[in-house]
Amino acid sequence: MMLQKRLDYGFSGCQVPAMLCFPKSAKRKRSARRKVENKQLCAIDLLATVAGELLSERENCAPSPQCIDKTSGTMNTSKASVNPDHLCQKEPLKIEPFDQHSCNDTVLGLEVATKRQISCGSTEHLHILRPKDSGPASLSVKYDISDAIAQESKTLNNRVDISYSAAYAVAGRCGTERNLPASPKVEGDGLTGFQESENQMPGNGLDINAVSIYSMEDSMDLDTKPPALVSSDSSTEVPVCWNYLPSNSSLPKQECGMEHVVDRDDDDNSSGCTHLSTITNKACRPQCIGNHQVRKLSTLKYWRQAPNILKYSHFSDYDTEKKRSLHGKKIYYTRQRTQRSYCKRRKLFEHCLVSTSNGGMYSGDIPNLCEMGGIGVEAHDPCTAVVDTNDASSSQTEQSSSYNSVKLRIKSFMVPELFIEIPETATVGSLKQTVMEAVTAFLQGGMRIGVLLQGKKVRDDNKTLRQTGISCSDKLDNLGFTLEPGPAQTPPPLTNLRGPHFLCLDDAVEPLARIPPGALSIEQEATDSTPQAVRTSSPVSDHEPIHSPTDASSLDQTPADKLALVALPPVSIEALAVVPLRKPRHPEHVQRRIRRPFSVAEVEALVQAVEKLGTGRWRDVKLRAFDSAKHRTYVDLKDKWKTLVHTARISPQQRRGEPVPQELLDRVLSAQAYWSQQQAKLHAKPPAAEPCLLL
DNA sequence: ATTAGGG
DNA sequence: CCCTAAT
Repeated sequence: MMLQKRLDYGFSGCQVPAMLCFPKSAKRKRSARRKVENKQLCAIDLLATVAGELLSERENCAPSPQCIDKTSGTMNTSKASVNPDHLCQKEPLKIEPFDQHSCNDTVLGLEVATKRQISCGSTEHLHILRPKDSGPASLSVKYDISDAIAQESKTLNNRVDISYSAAYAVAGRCGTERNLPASPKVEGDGLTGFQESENQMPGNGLDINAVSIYSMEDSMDLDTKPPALVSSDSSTEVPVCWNYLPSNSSLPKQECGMEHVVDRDDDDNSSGCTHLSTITNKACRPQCIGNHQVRKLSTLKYWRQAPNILKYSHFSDYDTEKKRSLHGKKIYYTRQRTQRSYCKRRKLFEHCLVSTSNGGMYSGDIPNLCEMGGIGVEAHDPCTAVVDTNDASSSQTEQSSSYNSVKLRIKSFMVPELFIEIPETATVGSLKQTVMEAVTAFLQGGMRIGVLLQGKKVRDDNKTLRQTGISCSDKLDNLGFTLEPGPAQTPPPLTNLRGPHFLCLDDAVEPLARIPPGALSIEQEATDSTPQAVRTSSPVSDHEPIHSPTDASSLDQTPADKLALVALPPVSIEALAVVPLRKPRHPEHVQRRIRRPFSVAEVEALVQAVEKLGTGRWRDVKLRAFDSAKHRTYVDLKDKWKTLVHTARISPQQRRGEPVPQELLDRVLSAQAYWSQQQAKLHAKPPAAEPCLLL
């Protein structure tokens, strides 16, 4: 009666286009910036263009391909000079815009880190660090990206098609695309990130392109150490600062728009701005973004992304801002966590330092990223693959005397199936919002990547590509990548792959992905390995996303979350470091569970069970009514009952959240009274047969 | 592992 | 929801 008729939408997997990120330069390192500027421009322009395009397609944001560096006030000129056509895929954006914070580049001293976000769905930010002189990006870039992805990936239950767009795209633009040498990283531990996943989901479904969803998991893992770059060369130790920290105060106000890529150093609140679209400080802020979720996400992201900041005093402001932005009702997922974690994080951030080995410097320029809209994975004949001679870290080279590069192009990631329940009367906008929330929640726990070879999941992370067969061009055609929610676990440290130069941060594993509150539920495709992923019709059934078992079990492994920072020898041109931006987590500080408000249906089930069983048998209540809802513990039920009783006793005006039908509240009071009385009786007398209320 | 309560 | 204490 009180339940509205709902529509269930299920879409399995979303195609997520790769997104580009704008480079952002550090304010404090102007000189450094200058050095890289030239190179950056190219990339930036391209990126800006792309981004602008993507943005332009988004409903609420007027894209402006430029960002301004607030801090420095300098502009990275990025007039969108690049032809958008080169972008990989401009697919219609069907869902929400990605958050502006997504793209940032940081230039530190000599090092520039270019962050590139790979598709929204992935939620991951990858940092690509290149030696300043490395020249045009090349295959190595791609390789690094893939590598990074692989590293981070665990088992994905869903298939993801990945295309490395950004880097690639830029390269193409620059005309260097094909010329770049590939870095040799193929053998040995080199590719560790592959895991098999058994089933894949069909890729059909809703296309959520360019949705930017970030895992909220929290960036909060404060515990974890911030990512650090280490370079072999001790000569230079540079603290890494990601400029994301938003601080309001210092940000200049700019107009949205239009002209530059933002480079703010410390302050950007938003980030880097990112979204081309907007951009004033204000613009960058959450307000600009249409939905709460997005805002929230963005905020979180910042935190996450701004792992290492040494001298930023903006925290307080930022924090405030963050809270403000998160204040909305709908932002329940992480708010608490965020607030709570704040201090810890801050600490962590402060500690992060990056040292470059070799004293190398990395320029953040993204020299040549060019991505064409290739579809799927592009396989290249190994024989023709370029072996990067430059790159070489001797060790790597030695190990695999003959490395053949594997070129991969990931067009998009397939995200897991989502199930959404929404009233028929809901608006399209709310549907979008719901999807956004679902995706957000879905990603909250982090993302992992799975590799599919000819439809089969490649589980052994330790196998080399060669061993796996991925190096074979014919097989590459059938190579796919999947994204799956859940703690990103990292396979063996990248260190092995990259050699000494490569460092991984030690992060704790992220908590499992949680499901969004409300009626929203996300499920991954069930696989044999993931039995949990079963959908139930019961209101209380657990729609929680399932984590791939494999991953979950291997917590001890290096979490994918760990940020892998790679310091490349300045000299090694090809080496690119791809660093997924994730916040590290410490095991001890466990992420707070996502808030998942009880739906009316759940309340109904709870009330019914309590009426029958009483108020002191929460375990039984759980078993009886919420057995399939794994995310509802008996403690949760007990707590919910407590709140229901409270809710029933207060005036309707004081109630918050989804209104609970009065009828149910009346039953709550009735049952509460009844069982309280029974309990009193029991205390007075020896236990007798248990009475049952109503029934 | 549960239950009860405070936070 | 979390955390604790007491079972």
